[in-house]
Amino acid sequence: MLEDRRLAVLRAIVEDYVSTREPVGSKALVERHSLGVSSATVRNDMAVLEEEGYIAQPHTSAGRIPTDLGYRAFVDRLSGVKPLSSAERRAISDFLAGAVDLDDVMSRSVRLLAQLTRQVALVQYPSLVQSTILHVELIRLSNTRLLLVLIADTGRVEQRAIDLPTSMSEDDVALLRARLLSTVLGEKCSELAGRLAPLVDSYDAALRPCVVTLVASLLEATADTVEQRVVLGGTANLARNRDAFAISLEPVLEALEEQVVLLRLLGEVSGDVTVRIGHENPVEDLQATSVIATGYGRGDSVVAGVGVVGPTHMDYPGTIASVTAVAQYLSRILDEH
Amino acid sequence: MLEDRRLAVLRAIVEDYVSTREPVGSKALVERHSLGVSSATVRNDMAVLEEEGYIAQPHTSAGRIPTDLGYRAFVDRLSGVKPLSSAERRAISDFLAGAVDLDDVMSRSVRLLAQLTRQVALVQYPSLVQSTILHVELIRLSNTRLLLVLIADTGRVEQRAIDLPTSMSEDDVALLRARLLSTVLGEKCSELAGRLAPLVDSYDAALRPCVVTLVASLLEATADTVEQRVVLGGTANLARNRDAFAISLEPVLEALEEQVVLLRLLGEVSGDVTVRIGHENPVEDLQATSVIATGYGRGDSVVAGVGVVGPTHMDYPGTIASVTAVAQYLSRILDEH
DNA sequence: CATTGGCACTCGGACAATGTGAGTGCCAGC
DNA sequence: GCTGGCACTCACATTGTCCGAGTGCCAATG
Repeated sequence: MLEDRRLAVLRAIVEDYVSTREPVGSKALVERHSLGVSSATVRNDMAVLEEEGYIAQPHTSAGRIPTDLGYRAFVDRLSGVKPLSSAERRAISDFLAGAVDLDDVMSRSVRLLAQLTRQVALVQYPSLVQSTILHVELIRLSNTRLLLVLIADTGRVEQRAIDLPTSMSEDDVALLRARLLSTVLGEKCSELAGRLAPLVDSYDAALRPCVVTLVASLLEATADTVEQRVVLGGTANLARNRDAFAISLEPVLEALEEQVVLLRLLGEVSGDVTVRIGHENPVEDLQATSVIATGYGRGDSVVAGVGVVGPTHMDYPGTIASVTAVAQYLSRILDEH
Repeated sequence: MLEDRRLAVLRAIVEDYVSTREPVGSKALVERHSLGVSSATVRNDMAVLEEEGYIAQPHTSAGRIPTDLGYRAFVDRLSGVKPLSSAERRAISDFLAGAVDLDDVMSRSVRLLAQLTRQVALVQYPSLVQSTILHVELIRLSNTRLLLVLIADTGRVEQRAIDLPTSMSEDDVALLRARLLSTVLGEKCSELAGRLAPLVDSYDAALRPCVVTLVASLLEATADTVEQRVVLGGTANLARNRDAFAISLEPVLEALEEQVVLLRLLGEVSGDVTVRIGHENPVEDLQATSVIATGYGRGDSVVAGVGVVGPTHMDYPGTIASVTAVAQYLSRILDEH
């Protein structure tokens, strides 16, 4: 009971602070929320909450603001998920339906999510490792140069130019192409290494170096350290909240330009929504931000992540709802594929 | 002679202001540059320069800062191009040489240019319209669904999923693929419309709707309004100069997220370097910035643009040198292709 | 006649002093 | 355990003062 009220106070503080971005005091709190107790009581509760580390004062004689721990409690125990309006759902659906190819889907998603949440949005391309191969094309650019094009069932298309150690004739290439196709078609990318070994072995000394080079390139293109791509959008939204990143948003922008960092943020997504608040964040330069991420995919398997990065004082219920919704629609699009 | 000295004063003002970012006064000027005259004389010159609109005072009793017109005069008449150090040239060459495909070249270039200039860098993908077709692939995803993949000699690969009006058999697709290939191989993308018309006509009523759909999709993919892509990097560099965009860099970031805007910035590049200073800029939200752009391509034809966006008080000679150098190396890479 | 030193003047910004008020902690009474 | 009351604290806004960098103008100079 008493515990309940204290949590209600915490919730009120978080909500007020998120909407006003100013430290909230006991008096303002009882005015804006019908807590049914006086400001003095709230003050006592606040003292306890501060003791327990959920809230803090920027300085004496100021109101309280939630700590990372406070937001964590809010997210875990106090907030529901704010459902999207049907107009919003409609907008998402319409907007994504107009995409002409995977690149388009990705860039539309990221813009959409940035706009919905008014934050920085991240969308990861479907992982190749999780995909199966729909087609492989080998194009002869010159005697000693091939272009390898790889098409996955998720819509991803990868390309690599390959410099051959010895020259290959049109016929050599055509044959290799056919054999390659029959070997890898419909295979999971993660299985490729095993599948391709016999192919290499079946070649005699003359062409073998070429085949080795080709296979190496193919494996490299599907290696999971290389093939991951994340697109990002809505960085302008960082600037709007610039007071939030009081000192500078430069390190934040800098961090967000690193693919490696983005991958870490989306790296461990699952079907559920992951919320990382402030210092919970693995990336040092982003410890003043919160990251909300989830996975999407066809059926049950998660093939990539999607999420947003924003100030810790964000609208968690709303943002979680938007991220979830976009992930859902992305999954649907992949399924229809 | 007298005119000469006045220009020397202007140059000194620009250089000092660019390096210190503080209004520069007559006294500081004679101290830091050996102009051979007293501060009083410089003051007189400054009064004239202000009269003519090259410099301005933020407020009375402050030093002078260059106006857009002042920078313009500086760029046109006063500054040489600062040659890159050989270490820098080496770095560019090495860095770009490591790229494995076109996407990689683009993203490396943009990072490189951002780092060299410490500003926001833009690199445009080689225009399809200017390219010739190296290969076309048609992949049957289902009875009524094809994947079209287009490979250009510049290394660009475009893809489109196509929903057919009626179903097509494996054989139909194989035949169409072969005919399509022989029709468009080695053609300029700009010539496609004319080339494809007879192909459509040669089909009878049964498959014609499918072919029409396919051709429409192909033409749409190569239409110059759609196919243009610009990648951007180094936005963190904006934040470092944040005082420059005194009010807010939000509109700037927002503008830079629009592909349309980026295309306008790089739209009219030629072999020469284009410098747009402040209000000379066509994009309203970028009128506090300067844009330096140039083109790159294979041989003489310019196939795309590359450039940077930064505060008006940038190091013009150095930036121009970097942009030029990166464009040169990009051209070289395309040529080697 | 361009250049110069001198001088009065302006005004932004830094600094100190002051007042205000939101917010707190604590306590005695219900 | 809640409440009203009260003394206390401190960030912040306001005001006033001062300083100096920088200016424009002018009379003197070679």
